[in-house]
Amino acid sequence: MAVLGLLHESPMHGYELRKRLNLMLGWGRLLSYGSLYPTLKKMLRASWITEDRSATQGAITSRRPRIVYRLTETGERQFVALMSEVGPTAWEDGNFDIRFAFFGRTDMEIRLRVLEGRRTRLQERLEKVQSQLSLTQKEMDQYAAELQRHGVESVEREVRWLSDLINAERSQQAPTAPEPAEPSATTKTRPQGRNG
Amino acid sequence: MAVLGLLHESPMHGYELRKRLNLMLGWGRLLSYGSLYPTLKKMLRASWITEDRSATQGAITSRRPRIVYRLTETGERQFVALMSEVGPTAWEDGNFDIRFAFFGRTDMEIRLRVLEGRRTRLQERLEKVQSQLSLTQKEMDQYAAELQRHGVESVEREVRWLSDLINAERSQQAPTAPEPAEPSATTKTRPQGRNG
DNA sequence: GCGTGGATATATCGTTACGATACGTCTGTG
DNA sequence: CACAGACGTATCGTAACGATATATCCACGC
Repeated sequence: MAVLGLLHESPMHGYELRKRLNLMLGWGRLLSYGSLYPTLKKMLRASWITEDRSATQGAITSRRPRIVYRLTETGERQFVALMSEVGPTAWEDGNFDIRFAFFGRTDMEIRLRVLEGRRTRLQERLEKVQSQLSLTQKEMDQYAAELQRHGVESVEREVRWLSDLINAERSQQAPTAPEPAEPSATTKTRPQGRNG
Repeated sequence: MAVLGLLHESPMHGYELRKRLNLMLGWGRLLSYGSLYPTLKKMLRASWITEDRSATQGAITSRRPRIVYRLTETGERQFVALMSEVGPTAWEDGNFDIRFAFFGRTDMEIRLRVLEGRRTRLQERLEKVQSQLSLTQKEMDQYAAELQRHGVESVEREVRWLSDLINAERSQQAPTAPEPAEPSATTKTRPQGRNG
């Protein structure tokens, strides 16, 4: 999905795919060559993308050979299909981030459902841990307990973040009018995009 | 290391090892059987642990067969050696948590070095991203940018957490005054280990 | 005395994905 | 011109995951 999403923006070669991905998700998960190239091969075989070895985009300079990958129509349909899936695959730990990064190409209805699914998932986890917490803390030493506490706090913060995002989406949903040119929309609650 | 650490507390069978580990680290990383049992086999071969199939600890009741794993002296030495290692293996993403959870069995000097190493690691990452941030945010859409922002915020929070812990360790180490160690030096610094 | 469901418990299998690295090219710097 | 370091494609060995097979124990209602 990550590869499809990036190629959906524009054609690109492998090395750049990796760079873009790694600064997109940055901390923690990173896409290694050991998964990138096999993935590209699979997608080629499935005709979701095409290879382009000429790269004559610029003009001259006999640039060193690089393979530019481009999304086919099949691939584009795949991407759209993947992005409209709601379900565990959308909000599990390893998937949510990349899904969120491409929210710009999804309907708001889908966005809301994914955000809420993710939030519910985290809340379930919180409940589960907090029910065990009283039992376990007695036989845990100080450091293990502190690790627990910090973990819970992080997840709680994550839940609040999701709630803010959900509210922002909802308040956007209500006014279904084309945006007037007036600057009266000062305190609008859009997802604090750095409206650059 | 996680397995050694738990068996260091008390002998245990596989299923319980897994349970303990998963509520210790809980969110995110969890130990699957597919890595637990091969690991136990490897440790058996290396004589770090022994199998005990009788489990006659209680008394009667012909409990169903369960294999209790017990640390050997070799294994204990291994654990101590692992815990006194400082270096990237101690503060990388996947290792730090488990390392921290067993801080109770480590010298404060080691603890401080691991905490500081971890903090430095995160700060490096922050700098790297923030240097790219001005460049990248212009061509990122709103959601990708928000993901970045949230990521940075989380790491900053993590750094503050580490700093607090470091200060706590330091204030334990140096009571600001060169107070003569008049009372018995026994049973001090340990932060109230389990069961005290 | 029987069946059902769920927790306990050990173990393996197929696949994915990672980390390291090989191999080559281009670009800037002293 | 030499050299270091970024760029770029690609594979290999292995660690770890998720799913599942197998089996026992126990509480429950009936």
